[in-house]
Parts: sequence; structure tokens; C-alpha cells
Amino acid sequence: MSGTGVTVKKNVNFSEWYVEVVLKAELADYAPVKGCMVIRPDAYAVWEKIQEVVNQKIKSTGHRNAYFPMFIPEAFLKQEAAHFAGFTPEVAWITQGGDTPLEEKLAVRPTSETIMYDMFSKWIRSWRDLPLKINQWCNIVRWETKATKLFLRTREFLWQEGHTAHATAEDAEVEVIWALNMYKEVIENILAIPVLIGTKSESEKFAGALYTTALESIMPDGKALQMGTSHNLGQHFAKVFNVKYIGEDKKDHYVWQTSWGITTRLIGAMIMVHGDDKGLIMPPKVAPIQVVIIPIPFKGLEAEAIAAKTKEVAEILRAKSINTLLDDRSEYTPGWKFNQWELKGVPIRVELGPRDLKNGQVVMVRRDTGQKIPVKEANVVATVENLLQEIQDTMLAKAKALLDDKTTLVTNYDEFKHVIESKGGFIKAAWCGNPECEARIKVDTGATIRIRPFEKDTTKNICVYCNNEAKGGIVYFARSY
RNA sequence: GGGGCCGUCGUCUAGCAUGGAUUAGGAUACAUGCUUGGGGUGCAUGCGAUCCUGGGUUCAAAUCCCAGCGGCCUCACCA
Repeated sequence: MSGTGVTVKKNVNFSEWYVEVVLKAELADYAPVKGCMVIRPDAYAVWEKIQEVVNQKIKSTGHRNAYFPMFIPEAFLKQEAAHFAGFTPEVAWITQGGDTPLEEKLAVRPTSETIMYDMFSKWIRSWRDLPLKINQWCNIVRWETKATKLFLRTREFLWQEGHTAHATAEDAEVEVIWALNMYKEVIENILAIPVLIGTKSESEKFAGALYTTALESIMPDGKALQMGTSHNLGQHFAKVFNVKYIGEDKKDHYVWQTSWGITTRLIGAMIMVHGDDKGLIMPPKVAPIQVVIIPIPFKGLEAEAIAAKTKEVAEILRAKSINTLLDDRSEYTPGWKFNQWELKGVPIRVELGPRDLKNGQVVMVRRDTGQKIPVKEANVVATVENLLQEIQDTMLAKAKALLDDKTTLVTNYDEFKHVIESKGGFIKAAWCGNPECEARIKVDTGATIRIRPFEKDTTKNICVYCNNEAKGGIVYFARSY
């Protein structure tokens, strides 16, 4: 790594490119604690935007934010056997407070099901208390042993976890799908990343869930990234935490529960999917700076006129709630600033120099395409508004093309192995439903079933591995992060 | 947890093979001044290094050996 710009090409060395973009665009930095990162303001602003949009969606549907302790008694985690088995390898434990060893060690939450549902059992009495729909924004600790990857794998990360309790299985099911679709909309519309949705296989489902639904995207290196999950917990947790209500029928019933979450990993996906050799490209809807104005000054009278005009343009845009930065730093040349803001991924650059002043115009440059567009002064606001939307749309379309390009239908195992080795990506293949075939494929190729689509596609119905009948039809395999 | 690579001013690096004179050199960044300004301006001056840490070998260690820490790549596990 050298200089201030990105020195590695995205398609030459993808993982190095990723590290450079994250560090040089000042999105994150390595913390002095192993496996931990600092989320810097530009990336945190993206997270805040995600929070804003998700909060709007969950609050308008009756969910409420709350906060639960980050310390979870060991006994709680142990209550649901599968849940405990799933998480215990990566739980951080607190065994001492001050100088005193704890009588019962405390887990630093790897997820909050247990501590939340213990409280739910206290709060839920009758069918009138249902549904209970709680959400929490918090940090999570999972004690990874190795391989820190900024935003994608760190010991501590930020997320949102929704937890709901319902009177009926049907209501829970509706909630699971609601959350899944809510995520799909946020990720596609705001982050401009297309996703596949479906259910996880048994081996990939959340520890303690009845079933897990998930959103998966493909990264430019051909590896899949899980973008979010929504679990139907059935009554497993209700039974061990005794979450019961008295129904209209005057009888006791266990509640039906769901949990769902997205994490700061989404920011990593945004960087990987959209960035290019110059650095980051921010989708306009999450960009902390949507427009940067760069004056092209010259000595003499024009310098003042240009300064005044750029200020005027900045104010006009800000009045329309467009996040605008006027970069009038005198210590840097325009060319330097161009590179700097391209590295940071600002969607639109507005240049204003003597020529423009004379012509009553500005020059707009799209970050995603590099296209330069002269715009008459009177049309600046309308053009920026249109361009922001157009850039957002173009980015989604480009990411969609990536997804299509990285999705391959195969009919036999040789083809499967060939595709995994050559181009990677999602492999659509029929699967018989036997976990053994799934496990063998994983051992052979490293690929796992990422998604079983909701809409059954049975145009291929012979299992790609064992050649038996594949009633479930086609599923999506991939190597993943 | 396994395998591979790496660690020198804020950053990127030279030096390391074959231990000693380079005062640990350069570039960049940073500070000041002038200059310049439509794609990382140019000049000058200045500031800046426990050579990752701890042991060991040696008359002598940035350099050789061991251990640890941290990062990257990769496998396993996970969001």
C-alpha cells in the first residue's frame, strides 16, 4: 500500500483492494484490540441511514425499540440445547468482576434471544398482550479466533435484532416473511444491492430455530454474502423460557416467536459490490455527502466571483436537503480534490470555473460512470435530483447484472465443480434434500446451500450429487464469506 | 484451530541474503512561506523511527535464532 489512492485493481487482487478502500476512504480502521475495528464517521453515517430507514419501517408496523443487558447468565444460554451448542464456541465469558470471581459466569451477548425471552415470560400474560414486537439496536460479540475482515468478520459488530411473540403459528410466519421482505426492500432500494431470498437448509439454519429465511447477495469475487436473516423460532424458546399466555379460550398456550437481524456487514457488501479502481462508490441514498462542489479558481477578479457562485450553488442544494459539501480548501488543487472525493465515493461532483462562470453553467460529473455533464445554472437543482436517482438506479442495475452474470444453472456434478472453480458465484442445481449430499458437496467444493427459493423450480429434478429424485427442485449453492 | 506470507518515521518503503560506517536512506504525508490551480502543481525550509515485543547467539543485531503479539491470504466455523 502506498500513496493516498487505491493502488490495487479490484479485479486483480480483490481482497487487498477491499482493505485499501476501507482504510483509505476512511471507513474503518483496525483497533488496538485483536479482531476489533473502529467504524469511522463516513461508514457510521451509512449505518445511521440504515437505522433511520429500518426504524421507520419497523415503527410504522408496531414494533418498538428497547434495550436489554449485554450480559447473559450462563444458565440462560444453556436452556435451549441447540442454541447453546450453536453459539458456545464463540461466546466471550466474563468470569470476574473487579477482584472477585463471579459465582455464575456471564456471556457477553452473542445474540439476545435468551435474555429477552426470559423477560417476555414475565410481560406476557394474556392474548391481549400479543403480539409483542420488540427491536434492539446494539453491539454483539462473537469471539472469532482468526481472520479479521473489516465489516465482514470482527469480534464485535453492530446489528439490529427484532424479536416478536405471537398467538398463532400463522402470525409468526407472517412476521418472518414481513421482516425478510422489509430487509429486501431496504437492501435493494437503499444500498442498491439485489438479493436472493429463501430458506436455509437444516445445517445452515439458526441454532434453535424451526426454520431460517435469509437474504443472500453475490460479491464480485464470486463469493456469497448473507445480508440478513429472519427466523421462525416456533415454540422452542417459549417452552424453555416458559413464555405463555392465556387465550380467549381461557387455556394456557405457548407463544410463537420470531427473530430477525441485519448487521454492519451490509456496509462491507456495499463497498465490495459498488466500488471500483478509484475507490468507493456510495449509493446516493446512503451517501453522507451526495454532492461535492469544487471551485476551479484563478488569480484575479474571477476567483472571488467563483467563490461566491459556488457558495450560492451549495446553499441552493442544501435548501433542498441535498447533502452538499463545498470543498473550498485552498491548499489543494482541483485535480487533487477530484481524486480525493472519488476515493470517498461521493455520487456527484460539481465543478465551477471561469469557463462555467462565463457560460452561466456548472459541470457535473457522475461518480459511477465518470460522465461529465454541463448544466445551466437554472437547472442545477433539478439535474442533481434526477442524477441522484439515476445513479441509484444505475448502481442497482449494474449490481443486478453482476448477480445474473454470477449465477449459473448446472445439471451435473462435473459442471458444478467446474463452475465453482472457474467463476464461482451462485450455482443453481437440483438437490434431493438429503443433508449427506449437501455435506459431501461442501467437503468437495467448499460450496454450501445458500438459499432454497420460496418458488419451487422443478425444471431440474435430479439431485446434482446423487442423481436421485429432487422433489425440492433447484437450490442456490455458493462459497460464502 | 490448521497451513502460507508479513511487521523499519503518520503512510509506503530501501537496508536484512553475506551481522560492523547511512548519523537507519528515500518517497509521501504533516507544518511554514512563496508558487500553482479544468485530473493527485512546483520550490525551499522544518518536524518526524522504542527498526512490533521479549528473550537468546555475538566483541557487535534492524540484520541470525526462539517465543509472543498483530496484520494479510487460505481451510474449518460464523453475521
